[in-house]
Amino acid sequence: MARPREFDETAALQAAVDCFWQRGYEATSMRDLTASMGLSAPSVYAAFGDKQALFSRALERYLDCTTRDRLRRFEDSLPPKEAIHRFFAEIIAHSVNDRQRKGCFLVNSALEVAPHQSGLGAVIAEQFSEIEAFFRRCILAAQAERTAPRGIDAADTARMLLGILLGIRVLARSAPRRALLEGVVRPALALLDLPKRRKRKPR
Amino acid sequence: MARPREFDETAALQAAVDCFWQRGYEATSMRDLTASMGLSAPSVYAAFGDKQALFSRALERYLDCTTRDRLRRFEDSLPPKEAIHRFFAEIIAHSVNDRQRKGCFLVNSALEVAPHQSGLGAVIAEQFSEIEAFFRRCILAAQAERTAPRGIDAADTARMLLGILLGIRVLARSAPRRALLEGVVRPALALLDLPKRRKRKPR
DNA sequence: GACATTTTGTAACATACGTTAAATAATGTC
DNA sequence: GACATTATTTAACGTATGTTACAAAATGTC
Repeated sequence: MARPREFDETAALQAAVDCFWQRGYEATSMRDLTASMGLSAPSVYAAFGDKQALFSRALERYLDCTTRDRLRRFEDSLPPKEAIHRFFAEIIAHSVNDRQRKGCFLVNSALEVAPHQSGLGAVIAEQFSEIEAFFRRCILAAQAERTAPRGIDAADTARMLLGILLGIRVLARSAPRRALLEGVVRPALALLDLPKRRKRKPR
Repeated sequence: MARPREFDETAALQAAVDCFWQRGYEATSMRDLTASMGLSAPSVYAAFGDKQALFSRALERYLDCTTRDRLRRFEDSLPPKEAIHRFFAEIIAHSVNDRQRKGCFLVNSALEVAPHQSGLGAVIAEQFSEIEAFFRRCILAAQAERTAPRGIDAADTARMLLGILLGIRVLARSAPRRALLEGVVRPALALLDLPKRRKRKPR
């Protein structure tokens, strides 16, 4: 037939993910990319298309391997309320240990790319919806099993948790201090605690 | 003495703010800037220094005229709890009416620039602290005048509001829907409401 | 082993980038 | 009005950008 590929497409794409993740779309040059991917420019263009298409593939891969994977991991194997707690604990741990301050590729892209390329904007908005839905399902499940109060609105509380998640990601890129990030989360998660049993007041 | 400036430095700087605000640092070229400022390149370099210095001046101006001005406006003339409510109402109104989706220049810069230029990173982190302090002062004042419950931790709640603010700014750049943004805020602001008077249960 | 087909390597394309050299023009002071 | 000083204008600097033409190399089929 024809000459076969000599490189691993997945590994090359992952190298592109790391480039775009760290520096963003504009600040990453095709030469940065080809060097990190270990490929020549024509190979990259043949396999992935132009820079925008490569970015699109890179973001899609990130979402699958990192964002969606995280949602699956927690939702599948943990009680719903603990899933939320551990989710934020993992985000904070990553943020504090993120030596190069890459932050979250999704959030970075939401600010840099979403407003200027509508196709990617839709992908990003959809991913936010998926995270919101994850929170909502967890809250509803926790309410059903009586580990979260039934008095809170699951839809709005899920939206609030999404907002807090994104806020943490922003803060972490300029002030990644654990005390701050945990402070942000604490009052929000406290909303999911059952109200204290009212003590009978002795008189 | 010497030949005087022919242009208005403030107006030129404001034009630079608009450029950087809309497109970010990397995607804005010196030619974009000189064209929008109505100046030749040497005039810009003589008045503001190189691109990084100009960006720095632009961000500083934005913080003074927009961010800090907003904090002052609300804190000086409103009861503390209402200041917080109106603050978020204004952010949401701006986000929903932001046709070109410029978002918040501060937040945009926190993601694009803060991790790669430590000087600006410090400026940005400091501005976040000022916002956090604004929320904290409002909460403490509201608690003192009994319009907010004393049971909540002012420091952490202020951090949470900061996180939510930044989250809204991220969401607004890819999914600026009013229902979503208001949903994010509602449970957080509900934390500041006084607990309902417990009705005596008739039996 | 020649053929068709695809990948690879080298080199280059035109353009855009951030920045500055040099000459000209405009001011206040003497 | 000459002088020193600063602003403006024009043009260019060298380099980096995203992308592609072209030839050489590697495969399965006949």
